[in-house]
Amino acid sequence: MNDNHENLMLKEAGLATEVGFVISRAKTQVLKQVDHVLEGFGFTKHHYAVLALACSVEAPSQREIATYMRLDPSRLVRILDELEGQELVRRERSAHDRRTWIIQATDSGHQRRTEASMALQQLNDNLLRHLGETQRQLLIGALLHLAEIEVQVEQR
Amino acid sequence: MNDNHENLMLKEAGLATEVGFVISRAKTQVLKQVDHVLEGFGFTKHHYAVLALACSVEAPSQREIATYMRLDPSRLVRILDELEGQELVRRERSAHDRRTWIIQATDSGHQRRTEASMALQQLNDNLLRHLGETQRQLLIGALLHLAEIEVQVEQR
DNA sequence: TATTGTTATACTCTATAACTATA
DNA sequence: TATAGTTATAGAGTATAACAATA
Repeated sequence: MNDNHENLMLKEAGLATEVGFVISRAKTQVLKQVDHVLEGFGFTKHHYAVLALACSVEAPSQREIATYMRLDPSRLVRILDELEGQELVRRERSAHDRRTWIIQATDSGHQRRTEASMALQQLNDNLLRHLGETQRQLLIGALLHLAEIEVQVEQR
Repeated sequence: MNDNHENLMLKEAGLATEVGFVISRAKTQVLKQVDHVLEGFGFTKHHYAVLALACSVEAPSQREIATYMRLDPSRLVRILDELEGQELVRRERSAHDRRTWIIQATDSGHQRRTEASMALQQLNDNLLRHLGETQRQLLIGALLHLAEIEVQVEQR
């Protein structure tokens, strides 16, 4: 197929070794598949990430979710409205500060999150199927580093 | 720092091992730096990639550039107008088909591309400084695979 | 005075439709 | 009829400004 010619052009132009170009296109391709998987659950990637955070033991406020997701607080409003409309999360007034809403996943929220999470895990496995376990960890580790997310990794 | 709490939340929510989430944020952070570097040359990432393709030995048509870059042909028009305005590329009528323009980099186009390319290479080295040579190749290879760009493999 | 959540609005990026000139 | 390039426009995604309630 003609794909090969295209790829040779990208290589010849030096773009195939440029991190910015390669990570951009990889992100586009991966997100296409993520979007497709989450569509099956009536989610966008934003809905999913917000729901995942709402499922945390330490339920976050809207402000915290917006910060964690680098999302403008005003954008979060509609996302939460939609999740709340499906009764997947609840807004609950903070006991300490009556300006802030604490976002809690409902039971069905937890359930839907688990289902979506398993589907995404399957996609992950498929995307990385050509890599060994060590290589997977290296890839994720390198991406986390580029993303400036440094989590204390305790592997054993 | 509070960053640590944020990162722990992302990990706790399972997002720190989700390829889609991690690659999205990595892309955002990397592109911020790429944009900043290219700004110094009066470029956007699109200008740079188009110029790089125009520098290829086999000068591409607009249609080809649009295809290679997954860019709508209508968007390419302005990008080329701007590059041509700076006399970095020229539109030349194809000898075979008078509908198509062949995009050729000018001498100063080649020069500016080389300069920008070196600056990006430096950024690449800095971004990947914590990785050994083998690990770098694995990372780039994995990203190319996710990007569905298979260059080094010629199977038949 | 500053902050949380909200609404309305503006801006940017991208996709779509229609046009011209060639094939 | 179909295609390359162009223009104008519409849409999605995102950012900005102003507001009410609370601190």
